[in-house]
Amino acid sequence: MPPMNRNSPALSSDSASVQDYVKAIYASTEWRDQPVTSSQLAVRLGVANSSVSGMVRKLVDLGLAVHEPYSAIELTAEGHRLALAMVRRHRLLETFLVQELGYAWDEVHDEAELLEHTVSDTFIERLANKLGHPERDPHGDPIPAADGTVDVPEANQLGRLDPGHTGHIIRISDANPDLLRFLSAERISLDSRVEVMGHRPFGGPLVVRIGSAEHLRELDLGDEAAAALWVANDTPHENCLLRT
Amino acid sequence: MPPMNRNSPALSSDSASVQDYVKAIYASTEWRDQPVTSSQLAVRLGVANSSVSGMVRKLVDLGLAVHEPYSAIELTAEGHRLALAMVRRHRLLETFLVQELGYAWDEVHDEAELLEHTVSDTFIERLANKLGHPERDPHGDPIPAADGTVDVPEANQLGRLDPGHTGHIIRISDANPDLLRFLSAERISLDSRVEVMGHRPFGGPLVVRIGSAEHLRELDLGDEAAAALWVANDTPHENCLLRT
DNA sequence: TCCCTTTTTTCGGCATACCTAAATTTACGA
DNA sequence: TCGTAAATTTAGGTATGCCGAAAAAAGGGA
Ligand SMILES: [Mn+2]
Ligand SMILES: [Mn+2]
Ligand SMILES: [Mn+2]
Ligand SMILES: [Mn+2]
Repeated sequence: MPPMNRNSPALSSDSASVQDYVKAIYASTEWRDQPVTSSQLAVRLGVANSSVSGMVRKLVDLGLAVHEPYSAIELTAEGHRLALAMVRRHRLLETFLVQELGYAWDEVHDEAELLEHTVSDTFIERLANKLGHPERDPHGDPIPAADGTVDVPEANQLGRLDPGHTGHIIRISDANPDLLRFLSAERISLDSRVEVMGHRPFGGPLVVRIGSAEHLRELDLGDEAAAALWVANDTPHENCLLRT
Repeated sequence: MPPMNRNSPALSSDSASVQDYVKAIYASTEWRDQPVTSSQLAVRLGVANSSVSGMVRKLVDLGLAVHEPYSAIELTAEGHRLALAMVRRHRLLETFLVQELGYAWDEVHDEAELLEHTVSDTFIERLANKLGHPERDPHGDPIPAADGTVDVPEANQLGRLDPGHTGHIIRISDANPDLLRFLSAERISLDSRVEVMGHRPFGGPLVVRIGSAEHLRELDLGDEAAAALWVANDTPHENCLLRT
């Protein structure tokens, strides 16, 4: 009989590792739609494959994940709740570090990765209050509300857009701090306007036009940079109807 | 041959447990002058005696403590440095929670006890900066400077003063949150003026006069409360010379 | 000086979360 | 369909830090 014994608090009582695994499972489907495999998790978490096997068994026992041996790993409703709670913590903490302590956006991820497991629910809610309940973190990632609702905006990786496409950057992957520093140096930031010009020949970099009006400039971006930048379409969609 | 291999960073690379043990050894002599015993440490840390024996061996191996079997435990210079670094972290974090996040002074200890192990040196120094380099925490405990210097003020427990003594409260032990709430309710806080009246007969509570001028009032304090309040003498001493 | 109580240490175990190496299962191309 | 390479799981082992029980040391009173 399964261990139906998780009384809802969701967060407390789970180890930092359990929290990180659940968060990693969630993160791997936040901007894509394929369930994550064991070895993908291992890479993301920097552990051996065998460690993932062991921990996934534990997550299943805890009622946080579902997993048929040799197949992909998914979260239960309970696991999803825990993941969103952790993501909320992480992103609020990053926002705090930037807004209140003067961190640069490439410095906050690692600090938040540890703090997210340590602060209390009270801390997080008081922090959210002080910060004015922000809706996205310094990298544009949406911050789930306390009740577990999130709105993940529609967006595509810059590298996957066709020439001619225009939009603005609504998210920048914070996976690589060096890349974030590069982007800062190039004055690319959240909400920058972009237009895709096309690739330079023979597998060359992507040429984009960044900025608007008199600050507009052209720039070559490597694959990694183009994949880290997520662009929302400028064309109106259901949330933004044109009125005559 | 002893493991002389600690390269000075002092802090990083020590586990949270090591940090807490070292801090506990330091704390037990901050306001008294007797070295701590194994079983006292066990009580303070809430672990079994055998756990202390094991960890003390490890502290000795790390060069953080000195210990002859069956005798008291003391810190090395290195251990003392680590302890002060941890105490600085703890007290800055408590100050932050009260000043920036609106915590009450009875809520901060447990949160700081965890956070102190998780935040980075960078975090602590940026926090100290934001807070304006406070010299004492919400309970009056002195905050060591980044260079490891501390000034522990001269003070006595209220319960040990003779009748007629006057002074002001410069420190309130934060060991018992319930006591802190009681003191708040009685409007006793840091810097309150006190005058010792004497004990009620037959081992009764201590009678003190609290406050100054028109807010002056008389109060009965139990032993635990009287021991938690530390009073600095009103009489001038070397740091506070009278000028004609 | 010699018990006998108290304190402290040692010993064997447990839980977590890793690892490497050896099975096992899956999936794809011949 | 078969065989092999890749992905995954299992097995066995390490490091921490905790526990209870048993052994050893200390020390105070008779
Ligand atoms: Mn984390
Ligand atoms: Mn982020
Ligand atoms: Mn602590
Ligand atoms: Mn304090």
